[in-house]
Amino acid sequence: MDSNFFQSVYEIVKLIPQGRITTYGAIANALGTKKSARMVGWALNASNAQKLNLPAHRVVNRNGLLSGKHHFDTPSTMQLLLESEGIQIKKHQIQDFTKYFWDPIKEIEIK
DNA sequence: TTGCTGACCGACG
DNA sequence: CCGTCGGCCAGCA
Repeated sequence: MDSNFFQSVYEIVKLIPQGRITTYGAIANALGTKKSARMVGWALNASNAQKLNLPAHRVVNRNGLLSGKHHFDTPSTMQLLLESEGIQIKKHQIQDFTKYFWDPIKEIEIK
């Protein structure tokens, strides 16, 4: 709420286009605090609890691995959502990760 | 108030 | 190549 950090994370995640993905580190970097990538995940966890309409499934770690899948309603939810958007997933890992990668720092400018 | 943990990342040995 | 550690910020006992 009062934490701009969380709100900034939410705004960026909302802006992730369908069929694209980004990483925790990229979001943190866009916020200017790339070392706080952990907080990005923490923010998403909080957002999940708050039932906000955030495409958290489009956020993965820098390996393209669905590290956050276990935090969804079901571990398979994340993969199914991504696959429904045209993203290929193999062993909980995004294929052509760099091709689908959407860098917020290139699309957004945080004041 | 202090301390530990966490959907991460990068550096170091 | 692999394990370990530090850093960042917020929430909770």
